[in-house]
Amino acid sequence: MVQERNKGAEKRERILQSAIKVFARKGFYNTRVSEIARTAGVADGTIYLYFKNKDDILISLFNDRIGKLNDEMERQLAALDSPSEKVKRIVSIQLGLLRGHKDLAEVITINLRQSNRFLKQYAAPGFNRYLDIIAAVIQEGQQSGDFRQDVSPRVAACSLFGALDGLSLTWVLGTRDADRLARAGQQVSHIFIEGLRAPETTGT
Amino acid sequence: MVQERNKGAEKRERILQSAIKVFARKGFYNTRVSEIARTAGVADGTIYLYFKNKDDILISLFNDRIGKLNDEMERQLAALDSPSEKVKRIVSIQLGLLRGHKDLAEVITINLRQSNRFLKQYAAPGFNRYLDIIAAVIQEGQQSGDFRQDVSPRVAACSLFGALDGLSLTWVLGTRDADRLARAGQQVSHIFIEGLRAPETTGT
Amino acid sequence: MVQERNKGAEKRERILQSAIKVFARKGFYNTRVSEIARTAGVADGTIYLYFKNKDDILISLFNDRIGKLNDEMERQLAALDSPSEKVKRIVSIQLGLLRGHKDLAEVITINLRQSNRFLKQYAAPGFNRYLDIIAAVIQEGQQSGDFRQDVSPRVAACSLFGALDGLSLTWVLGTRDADRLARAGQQVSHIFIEGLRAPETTGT
Amino acid sequence: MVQERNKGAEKRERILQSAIKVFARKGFYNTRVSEIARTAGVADGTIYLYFKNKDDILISLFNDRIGKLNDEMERQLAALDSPSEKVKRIVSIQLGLLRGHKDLAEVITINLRQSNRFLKQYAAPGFNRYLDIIAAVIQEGQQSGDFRQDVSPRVAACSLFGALDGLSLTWVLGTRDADRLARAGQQVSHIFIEGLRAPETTGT
DNA sequence: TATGAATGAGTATTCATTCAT
DNA sequence: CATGAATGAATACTCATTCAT
Repeated sequence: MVQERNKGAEKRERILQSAIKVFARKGFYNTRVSEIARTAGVADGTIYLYFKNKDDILISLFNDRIGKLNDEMERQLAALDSPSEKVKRIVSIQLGLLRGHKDLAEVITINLRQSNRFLKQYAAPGFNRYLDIIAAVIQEGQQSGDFRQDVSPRVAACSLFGALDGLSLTWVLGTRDADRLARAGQQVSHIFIEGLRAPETTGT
Repeated sequence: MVQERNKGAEKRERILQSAIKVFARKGFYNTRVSEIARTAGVADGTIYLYFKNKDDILISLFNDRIGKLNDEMERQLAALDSPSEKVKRIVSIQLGLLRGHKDLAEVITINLRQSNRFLKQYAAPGFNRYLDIIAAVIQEGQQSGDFRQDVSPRVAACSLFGALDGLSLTWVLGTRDADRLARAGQQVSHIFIEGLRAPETTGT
Repeated sequence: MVQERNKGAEKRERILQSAIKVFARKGFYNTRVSEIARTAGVADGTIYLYFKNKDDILISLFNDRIGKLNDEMERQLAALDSPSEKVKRIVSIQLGLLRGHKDLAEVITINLRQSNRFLKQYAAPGFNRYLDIIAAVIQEGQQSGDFRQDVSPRVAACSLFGALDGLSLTWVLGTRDADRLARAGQQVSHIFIEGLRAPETTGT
Repeated sequence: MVQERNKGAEKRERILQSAIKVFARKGFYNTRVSEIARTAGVADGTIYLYFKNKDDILISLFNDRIGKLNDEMERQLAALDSPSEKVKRIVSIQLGLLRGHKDLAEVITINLRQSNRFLKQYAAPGFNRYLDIIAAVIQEGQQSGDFRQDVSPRVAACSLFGALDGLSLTWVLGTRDADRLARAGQQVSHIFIEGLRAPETTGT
């Protein structure tokens, strides 16, 4: 029975993998459910045993993956001490998605923004947790005196996420050179760490 | 005859305005051409006297508006001297879009990313010019000694655009409080200006 | 004023000529009224000053031309004496259409058969007069003793018309070699003249 | 499984039957795909499981039926000896179509000539085989000395087909009296057999 | 669970026709 | 008479979803 459940989970996973691949290539609205099915090696109808409808595939996909990403992010950040190290790690993880999971990154960067209904209703929770994790790092840095106090952690988090997303976007549209992306990441880390650094409290 | 030409242009403009409104509300793929027509007060067929097809509406809309935005941006930046003032102005113009042209901003932030084909093939030129304008400001700052040299102007430009786009995204999804957005803008300006500032070359 | 009326008639004629050309190339249903207008060098709306609608163009065209053809046929046949000479002339006139008025012939052979409604309601009168002219020749030959009596003139007329139409069809679809068509015509004349010849009434 | 395959074929056949009926009544261009579907008792979309598009229905229909007709023709002619008997059989089979398969005959006689593109590209092969079968009979008659040699078998075939098609056309447009058609057929047979008869080689 | 044939609602686009100029 | 911009009805075809097997 465990085996059977695994079997089902494995099929669900195969469908998600195929969906990522096809969504990345064609975009959500230009993707046919039958193509996901064909790519996954299942019948059209089988999709509907695992997902409510086509929208649900995108939503499940996003929530599933962002969840794993958030978990991984928290795990890695917990192992680091300095706020600037944590910022660097955030940068490398978010940009690293593009290397290891190019299709997934493309789906998240591009396809997820189909409509704000989509974003608001379904993607918001996972996305907010992502931003919260980053904001927590900023806040921690503020409390430790590393980062200046006059910047809202949330604003900093959105900006950092956005800056990396902007880089991802131009990278996806452009050269797709991995080294170039890594260097860009270092520069962004630098901008934010310096930009957030608490002024030298001279005296006392 | 001038009047007649104006009439045609005015009708085209009305269609674009309506498209912005409806795209913003429903998203590109959930927008019916007939709804754009109804909103513009023209017949369905009339749309096709001014645009090749539905895609062409979105493309024309983006290129038309980004062109005007770029022009305005260049005009305003030319009137400023200090690089940091220019960065602040970039921030206020990009975020200002959300106030004055909420629907347009929503279309650009959300709807344009329908497929990377869309982005790559049609939106890239106008978008690149936008990034070039920002990059030029950064470079200028580097030459004047205000900004550090070890950051690629292009990377900085993408990051700044992205940071503001990230703010826009969360703002659109969230409270939509104008003051809050203005304050966030100031903080981002601060992060980037400080983050880009050339280190004090103390002494000689 | 006569000039003006001529002007109008001339424009109507130009539209008909253009219609023949475009119908022949594209077929009735694949022809756009606007293309006829463009070919004729008039505005779309002008067409409707001379014809009730698109159907009316085809109907007018057919009736106008078949009328002229019938007139010409009668004129030429009247100048001949022997029934077999007349049959030969019918053959050469009908097939001659393909040489001198290729497009017109194509429209009549192919496009006119769009629907039997078309044929029954509008084309029938002119077509029937055409068949009547041929039938009259047969009957005349029967009365003169040249042709056998046991064939209905009408049936012979339909068959002769059809035989030539069949030749036209394969010719239009095939080589389009003019000489070959002329030789074929002679053979058809022969078949019909011999096939219709009254048996030698030997003796008495 | 055989049953399942039959089921599919049976549905395809039902669609073709309905198409014949509706095409005959309304003409190809005035036929709605949805009406074919309704007549066949299937959903609109089902049509597209069996045919590429509307054109493909007409093409398939013609090729399917002309193929069967050609087969039947060859079978029956093989059982006959004398060339004139064979000519008579050709006549009765072609005209017989109008009795047994009135709608089909109407589609072939009238609707198929929508455009020469249609005819040339798709209908030509089946139509040519039909003409070849007739031409072979003529040639056989020439070799046996029954028919004169100075008529091209192909020309005779086109003419015979055309004569019968002409009869069909006027019959479809007119009285539709079956007996009258049968008598007309006998007369056409007569014309062609006599018209093709080899001259009496008197002497020796 | 899995299938895939069948469904039928849904829509971009065309084009004959009109009518204000 | 002539124009051609505007109209809006009309329709082939697609594709997410269902359900009998």
